[in-house]
Amino acid sequence: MYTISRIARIFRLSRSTLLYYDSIGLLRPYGRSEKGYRLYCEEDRRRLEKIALFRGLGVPLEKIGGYLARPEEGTIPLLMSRMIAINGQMEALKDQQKAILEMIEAEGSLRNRKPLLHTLSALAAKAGITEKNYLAVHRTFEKASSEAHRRFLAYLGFTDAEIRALLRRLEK
Amino acid sequence: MYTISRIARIFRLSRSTLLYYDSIGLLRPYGRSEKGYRLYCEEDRRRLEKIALFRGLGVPLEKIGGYLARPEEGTIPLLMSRMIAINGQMEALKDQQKAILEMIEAEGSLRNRKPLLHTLSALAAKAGITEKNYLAVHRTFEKASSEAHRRFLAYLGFTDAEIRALLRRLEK
DNA sequence: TTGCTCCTCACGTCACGTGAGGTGGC
DNA sequence: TTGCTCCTCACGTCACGTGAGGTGGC
Repeated sequence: MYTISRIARIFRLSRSTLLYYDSIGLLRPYGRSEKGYRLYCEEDRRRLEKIALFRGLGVPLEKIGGYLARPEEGTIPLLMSRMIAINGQMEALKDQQKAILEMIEAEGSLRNRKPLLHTLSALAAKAGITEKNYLAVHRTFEKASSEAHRRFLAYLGFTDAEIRALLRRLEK
Repeated sequence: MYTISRIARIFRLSRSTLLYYDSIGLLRPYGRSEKGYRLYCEEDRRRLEKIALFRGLGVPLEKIGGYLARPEEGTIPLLMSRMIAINGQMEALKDQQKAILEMIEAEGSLRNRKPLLHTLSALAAKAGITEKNYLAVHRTFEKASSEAHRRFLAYLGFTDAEIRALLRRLEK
């Protein structure tokens, strides 16, 4: 038997997540203690394992509930419909990425180059951006349009030498 | 001067979207008619144009509001932070895609091949999936793992000839 | 009169997060 | 007694969508 926080910790979920699953009937604990504490059994644990797995893949809770109610249908419909949804989202994100790159390019050619170096670092600090994410953005930019990327870096005030150094780091 | 539905139609937004923007103070109409109808002026229209543009790129309304309040900061911070966010989302989606493909593969090797042809078409019908999306999924699958894709198609009950025909269609 | 537009609540969505106020267990 | 865990409301998040119930304009 597990208390709510114990079983939550096993799957790295929050207590409120479990409370929510109980409230919508997705995972009702096996029973309650004398004082009303939720008690989860081994079967609950196995059920939660499946829930956490599909949740991690981005499957909506309602579909997970449907599958758990009729497991004989198998996981393929779940997985395929999630694949289709992911595809749509990726397409939308790619379109946005492209439009953003075009706007950055247009911006770069409109204004004269100003020392905007602080923009990126200020932004990074504000958003708590790690070195890793920062490089990932440059990598994306480079992949989408190497030329636009170089222009953008120059626009931010990087010197040619600095740009070459950054690009070398990206290759690793 | 535009009434709410007229200006909404110009930017292909819904009336409730405009009501919401008013309620949060992002776009307050210039004035009201005697009977209380919202009236939007040309300046409102230009403001909404910017809002709709950044919204289309996925920028949160709060950040859009911040930019409109201090346009001298320029659009670069907005665009860059959105780029970073997109990057993170794409990574997460790719991870999910990979995990799903692995699960589909595992599923395929576990069970004996059953005539599951109806799964895809039933799924497509349920989700209102168009022919285009359907092909996009196969394209993604093919790109990620051509071999897994072929196994999966065989698993669904496609014959070798049918698989070859589908793959030819994907190349177009 | 009809059909369309407008108004203001107020609640629903999705998957939780975050207190508030109070109790139980070791 | 202290620190941790548990409980039940109830409200907040994000960007709207969807009625309900009523009025105005052509």
